[in-house]
Amino acid sequence: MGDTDVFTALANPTRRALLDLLRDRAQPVNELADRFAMTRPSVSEHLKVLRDAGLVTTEQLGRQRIYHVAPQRLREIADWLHPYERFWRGRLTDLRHHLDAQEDIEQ
Amino acid sequence: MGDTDVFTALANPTRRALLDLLRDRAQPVNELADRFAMTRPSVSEHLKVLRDAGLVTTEQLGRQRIYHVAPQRLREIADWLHPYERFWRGRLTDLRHHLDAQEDIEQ
DNA sequence: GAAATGAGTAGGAAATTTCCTACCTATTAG
DNA sequence: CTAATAGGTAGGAAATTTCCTACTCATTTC
Repeated sequence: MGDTDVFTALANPTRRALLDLLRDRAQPVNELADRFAMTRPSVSEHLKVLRDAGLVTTEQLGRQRIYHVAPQRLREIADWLHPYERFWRGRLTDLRHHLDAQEDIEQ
Repeated sequence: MGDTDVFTALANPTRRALLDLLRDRAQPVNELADRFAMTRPSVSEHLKVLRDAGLVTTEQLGRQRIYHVAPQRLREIADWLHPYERFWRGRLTDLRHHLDAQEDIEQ
């Protein structure tokens, strides 16, 4: 119960695939479950983890429950990643950092 | 046991903290272990996971083993994250995408 | 009303993770 | 050579994850 860490939620490939599907469009559980080689209850549990991490929201529509991607919290990942960018970015990095206006003095 | 998935490696807060320490500067195991409320063998095991994920490299220096951050593979995370950026980015997004496109052309 | 559909929960087995203490090897210091 | 230091490995306990089947409840259809 309670909220799950976003990194933990993303550690599972099924959950990443669920988010990728929902990025395309909001979908009910059965439609999502059809795409995986596991039972619907198992998919349901993965969706619960995503819900607990705040990465999806639901909308009740008759007897269907439509899942929507809610990726604001993915920003936590992006923010954690940001200081590492300089390790793989090229020479346009400096301009980008000025745009972001949030990089420490380096190099 | 071969290579670990990068998302899995990052799922643990101790391992993320280890990377953050190594981002500051390369360090031997004991210096890293001193920063955590767990035994050195446990830290050693976390370092092994990071090694298996290709996120750190080691350099033998006398009886010390210096760990270096090797964050190229973090790009897998950044790449997975990229399609979600539009959900939280503002109007600078278009310029940034333009920069990315230019970068791709130059390389 | 009864049957079917959509989806969550319960309980549990198997696998994996995380941490420990104890031990081992390699290198350096005295 | 002996002792100390640096750090990995072995084995195991406890917790967590991942998947299952069986069941429940709510809504819709007939």
